[in-house]
Amino acid sequence: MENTPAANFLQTIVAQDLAQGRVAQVVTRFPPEPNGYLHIGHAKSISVNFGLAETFGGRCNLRFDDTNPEKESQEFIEAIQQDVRWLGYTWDGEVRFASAYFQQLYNWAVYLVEQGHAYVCDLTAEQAREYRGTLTEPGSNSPFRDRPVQENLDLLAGMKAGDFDEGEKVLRAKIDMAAPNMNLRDPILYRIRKVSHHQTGNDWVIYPTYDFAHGQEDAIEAVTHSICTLEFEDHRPLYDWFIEHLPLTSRPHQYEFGGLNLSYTITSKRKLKQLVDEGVVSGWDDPRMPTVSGMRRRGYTPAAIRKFCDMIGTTRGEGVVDVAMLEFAIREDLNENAPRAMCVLDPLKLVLTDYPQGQVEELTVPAHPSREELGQRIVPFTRELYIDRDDFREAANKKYKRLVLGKRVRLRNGYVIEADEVVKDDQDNILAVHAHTIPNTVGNDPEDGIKPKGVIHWVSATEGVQATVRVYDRLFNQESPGVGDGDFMKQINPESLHVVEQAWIEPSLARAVPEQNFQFEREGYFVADRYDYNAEKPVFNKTIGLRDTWNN
RNA sequence: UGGGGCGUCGCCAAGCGGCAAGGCACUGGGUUUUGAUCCCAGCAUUCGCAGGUUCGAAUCCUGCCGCCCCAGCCA
Repeated sequence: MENTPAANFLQTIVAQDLAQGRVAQVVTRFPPEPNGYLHIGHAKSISVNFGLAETFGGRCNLRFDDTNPEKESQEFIEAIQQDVRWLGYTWDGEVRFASAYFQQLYNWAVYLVEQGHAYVCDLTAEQAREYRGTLTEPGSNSPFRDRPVQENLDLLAGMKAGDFDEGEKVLRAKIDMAAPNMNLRDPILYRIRKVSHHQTGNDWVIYPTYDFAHGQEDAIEAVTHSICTLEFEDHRPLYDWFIEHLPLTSRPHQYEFGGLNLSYTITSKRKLKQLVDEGVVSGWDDPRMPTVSGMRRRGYTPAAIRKFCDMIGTTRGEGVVDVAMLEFAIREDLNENAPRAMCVLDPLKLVLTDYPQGQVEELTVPAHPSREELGQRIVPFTRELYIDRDDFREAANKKYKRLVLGKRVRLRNGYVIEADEVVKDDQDNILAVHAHTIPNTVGNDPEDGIKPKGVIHWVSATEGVQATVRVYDRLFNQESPGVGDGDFMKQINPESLHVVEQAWIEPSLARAVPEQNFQFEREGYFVADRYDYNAEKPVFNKTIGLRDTWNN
């Protein structure tokens, strides 16, 4: 398919601004708050912001919007940077911090007070809520609204100096308590928080709110297009209000797009944090998490994630994207690029009674069925093998294309064999299958013209290596976890992780590198675990199964 | 019942007055030493609904209906 996707609405805006000379170069920014790990929804935002800069030859900053020290930490700052880099993006210059602008922001607050546009308010949080009115009723003015400028200046200085307790006073903009847009009802600019900040230590006891900080941060960095999600749309008039009332030299504009919702997935930092805190998953980078680091560990590739973001488009709609699209994106990438190998997850012993004991035939097989340049690998073939329990039946109908007693099957890249007898214990459990090879069938069809109906994968029981394979499934059973009736914590899929300790892998897989992706033929895509894999104890994570159109 | 948004195939999404792109999913068929990949074909006489304007409307107008966001000293 010729990929010339139509321009999305943001690209249209930027192209126009550039064409009309409104801006000389597009400058965007990705502004996470360091209070959690990045998830797939952030990946879309990253793709939108960095992508816009990339497309139009501009720049994109990485800026930590760290105005609320209580929830933030250095750990998140580091993880976020690593994730952005891993996704393949390079931010312009150094990492930025909102906290680096605290003094400037404070100076602007003083300016607003001097201009009569802001005042110190003594209302408690509860009182402020009452004065704010409701969605349908206007609010009423705070009794402190008309304090003289000098008094406000003194009080603000006192707030900064630590003269007051948390919650005792706030600085508010003087706008309009009757505004239909709640954000304009004298919004809070500064609140007192006597906690140390991960970047500024104990320099400050007052911290600016998002509304008072974000637009000005953009202006300081000369951001031209400040892109955020739909829920901030109501904040735009306030964003503009600050920019118009402050002595700024740069004029950023805010644009909103619909954030990503994914079926069977949670994209809420708060809820993801709960999964981590309550031990439902092993951490933010658990392979079942929709975090960037979780997907990385699961075996997703940056290319697949970026492709996915391109596929879903950027609009002002807020729908739910089918997780099948994400799965398509990773399968597409891995099908093209992952080397093939064989791994038996549920071993059943297969003895080739006509094959010499102790003989090892080193089969040279391609690493990829259609990409010769990916090279070859050696797979040892021996008398005793393992095949998957699911690939053998004593009897079956013609739809079953695997090994059946008295019938033939092709051992992938090896011989065609014919099953002769089944060995059982006294409980009727199948212990092993005895079979014999059809001569001269490596690379050839049987000379008698009787072709096998199917192909199954296998690993030498004597030359193969044992491995641990972690088989993952979706974390939630509900298509929209937590909506409607549901508590998302009660919709967790109990089968989301199945650890296979006794899998058998072909020897070449014991020489993999952490984070190397493979297709285990007929099973799916797997990755050598980023942390736990080593040659002595190989550990693989299942990324995603092969597409399976065989319903039975 | 205040304000701000959004409604095109099961999902995502083009389209912006000239007669419904594309992708995912799904369904047939072909190739195949992965029931994978690949290939080919099918899949909205209709654009939330109802009126109106026009030779002509998903696109313009009017009125309804539905869904989402906002009453944190979170972002």
